[in-house]
Amino acid sequence: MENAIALVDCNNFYVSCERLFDKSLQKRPVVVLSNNDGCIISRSDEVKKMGVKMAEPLFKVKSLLEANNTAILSSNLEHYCEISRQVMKILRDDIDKIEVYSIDEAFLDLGTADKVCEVGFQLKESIWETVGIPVSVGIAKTKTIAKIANHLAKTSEKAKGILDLYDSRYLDLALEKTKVGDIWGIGRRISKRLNNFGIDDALQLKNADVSWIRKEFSVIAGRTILELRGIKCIPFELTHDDKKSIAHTRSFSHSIVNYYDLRNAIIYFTTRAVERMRRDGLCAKSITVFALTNRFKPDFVANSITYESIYHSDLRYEINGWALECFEKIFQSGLEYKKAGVILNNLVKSEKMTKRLFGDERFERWRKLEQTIDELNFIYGRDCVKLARVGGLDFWKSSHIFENENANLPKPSKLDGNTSEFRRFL
DNA sequence: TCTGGGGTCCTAGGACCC
DNA sequence: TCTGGGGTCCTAGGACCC
Repeated sequence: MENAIALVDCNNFYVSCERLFDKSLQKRPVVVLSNNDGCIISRSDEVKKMGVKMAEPLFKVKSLLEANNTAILSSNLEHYCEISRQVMKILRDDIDKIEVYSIDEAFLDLGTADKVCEVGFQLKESIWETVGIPVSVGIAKTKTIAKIANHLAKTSEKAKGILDLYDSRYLDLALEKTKVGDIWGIGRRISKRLNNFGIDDALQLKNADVSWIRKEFSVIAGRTILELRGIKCIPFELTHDDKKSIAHTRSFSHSIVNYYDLRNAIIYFTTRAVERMRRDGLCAKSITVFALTNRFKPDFVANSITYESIYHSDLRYEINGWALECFEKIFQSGLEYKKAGVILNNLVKSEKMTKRLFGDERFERWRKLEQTIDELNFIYGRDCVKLARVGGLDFWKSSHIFENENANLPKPSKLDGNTSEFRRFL
């Protein structure tokens, strides 16, 4: 007998979190906004009923929301992460095999236990009573169907938040009700093309010819068909692999035209990305830098470049140097940039690699250097020291940011020794 | 002027996810 | 006027090799 897979998914997660902090939001429609307060990324049921779509730009629906007394909130990711940890802990305490899939959902391997529905119900109750977050549970033989079950559990009145499609005679009915675009792994483009072939719902896709779909679309679409037939193709992943890339990207509230403004943005993005990379003990083999104009305008320009380094590195000054070289290559004057970013690719475990490349003695010096930078960060503040990482002391001294914003700080004579240390490494 | 065939590796870009 | 951010995986096609 096949193991049953459950998908536990928090309802309107960010909104539910906000309602935990502020009870007065319980009775009001609520939306939570994206980073720049540009888009709506979480909606309460009331807002969904108004017809407001996921990722809809706020300006398009602002008057509608206000007319309905909607609470419009900026996001607070740290809080949501904390709530998420509490939810996952409850699942972990009860279930051995759990795969945390995202901040608000987890797959559970329920084994071959009968009464899987009861298990799901208990988990739902326990999360509601302990944390105060409403969740829905979908149960099936495969992850793809569990996703569908979960979606129906959320929307159907009868289901009351739990739907078991493991061995259900309603399976095909459920599939028939599901549009291809709502299937996990079938996005907007593919679903449109499927529609052109007359395939509109999940049942039709399930009965389609696998080899034809594989050839006409992709292996992923073919895999999805098998999953819909109850054949497990997407494995259960108990542990997370190390990240393969780390990105820091932002949209600008105003267009950037000036060379130095964009350059400083790239430096900042790189610093943030490298910080996270080092925190995870990883190093990068390549770096991508991109800068985009407004993608909603017809003369949209996307400039990007990937710089393949000679060897893996987690040396900050090196990576910052590459980022700037990339920037020089893609910057085009006369363009109005609306978004830019830095992506570190091909990440591997850091220490081992560096040790191998440097040898023990050099590695030890390198480690001390990095420690010194951490100390300097502490003394002078991140935003000051990040400039030193880029081009060494010369850049720091010549930087107008340093002069303007941090002029009251003492000049770090301590760094002098370290820049020459930097040079020796080069 | 004619202009192999098969294999590997790499990368940019597409598509998808939450 | 205003349009998110951080990821993963696949694939077509170019470069290169014998």
